[in-house]
Amino acid sequence: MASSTLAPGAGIRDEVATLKRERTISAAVDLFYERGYENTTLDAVAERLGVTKPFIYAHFHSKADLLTEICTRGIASALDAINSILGLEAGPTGKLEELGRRFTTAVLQSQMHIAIFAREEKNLLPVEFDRISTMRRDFDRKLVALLEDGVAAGEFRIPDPQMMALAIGGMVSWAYVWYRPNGRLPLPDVAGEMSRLILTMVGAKPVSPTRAKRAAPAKLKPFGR
Amino acid sequence: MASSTLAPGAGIRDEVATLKRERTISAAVDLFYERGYENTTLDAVAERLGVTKPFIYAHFHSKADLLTEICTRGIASALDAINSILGLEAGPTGKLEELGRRFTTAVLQSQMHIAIFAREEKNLLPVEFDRISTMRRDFDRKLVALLEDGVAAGEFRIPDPQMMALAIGGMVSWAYVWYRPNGRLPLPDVAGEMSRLILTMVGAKPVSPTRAKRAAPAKLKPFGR
DNA sequence: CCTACCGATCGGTAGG
DNA sequence: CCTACCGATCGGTAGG
Repeated sequence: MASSTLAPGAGIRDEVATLKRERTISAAVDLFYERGYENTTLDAVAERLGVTKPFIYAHFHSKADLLTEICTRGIASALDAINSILGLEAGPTGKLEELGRRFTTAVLQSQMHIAIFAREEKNLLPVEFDRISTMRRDFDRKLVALLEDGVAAGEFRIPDPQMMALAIGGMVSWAYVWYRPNGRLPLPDVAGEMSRLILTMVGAKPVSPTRAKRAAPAKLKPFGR
Repeated sequence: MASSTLAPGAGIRDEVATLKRERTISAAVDLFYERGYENTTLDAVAERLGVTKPFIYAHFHSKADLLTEICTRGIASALDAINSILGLEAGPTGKLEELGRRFTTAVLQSQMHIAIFAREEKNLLPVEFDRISTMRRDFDRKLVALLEDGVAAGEFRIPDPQMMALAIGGMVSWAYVWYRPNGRLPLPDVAGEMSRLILTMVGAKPVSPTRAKRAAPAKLKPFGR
């Protein structure tokens, strides 16, 4: 029952273990992102932490285990985004608008994790790859459902919701390729523009609550964090 | 002057050399795509060809050289698509519609090459990576120019053409992730739908030649090949 | 273009 | 959790 993640009332021992795991993952993310998984030795990860390789093996079963953790966090952030909007007090248009913003934000905030997953999936154990693929499909299924809701409510015009979900998902996911944290476009601008584009793609009227069952507020709460 | 690609009047010697190169690349594409670059040994590539490793070294300098050739062909196919529409007898809307179709077709026909490039760029030599990145930027620049033409002609409504180009490029490029050659959606349908979506995104009227300088035909010639 | 081999790299672990 | 090491893998090539 002694978990390795932040548990309420966890002793110092657990907090230290968690800290060590987090620092290790963080160093691995930087190096895997920069050089690629196969071109990064565990000795290099350890060196960046100022320790030696057995330190890592005290907290992870294998190199692939580290990769699994990184990739899982990447898609989990996107999945959290869609789960978080499902319960909003808004119609399909309001939900989709907010999803566009949160999904894009998740991708950009987890840019390195997403990139590593996209590039290194062949280095995951088959079991883990399958588990993560299921999460991805879960995301797609929920997005398709939201699009179909919007069609049923008369708010969206979409010939093929399945394909629309893939188009939207791709447009946003691909941002991990070109986004630069200190580039020309600030993260919130990208997120806002993606949101706007998505509404255009599905044929929704951006602002006015058309004929939503509950009136969708023009601005939802400003993305607290 | 004796090139290793198909030259007119090339002797049997050159044709054989070309054939061997092509077969080698093809085997490498299959294996790199399926297992990943680092998880594929040159012995495995040779085995698939029914030869041994030195056969490969007679035609390529190194394993990375093979990868370079594959990645180059991947983006070259996308670059060809945009170059091929620039000279069309059509206004911005007609050109963009046809680009959507040809670009998507190129991505899907070169699906494995594109996937390998996206995943394995860290395994390219820096020089080659830079050269290929330049090709990619060339594509983006030309797409931005086309979008700006459309804005200037009053056919498109685009707040930020640069970002629009990235959004369009991402939506289409990402298709390498989900497209399956014998899946539910036939390639021409995907290409047509992407084309339609792109026109919607830029705010163009899909069919009628609005106020294009030259009237854009509703259907351009059906994609001869 | 094959046989045979080298040489370096690196994930993982024994022992303490 | 460090020191020290093993064992396997594999790109590349010498020699013919």
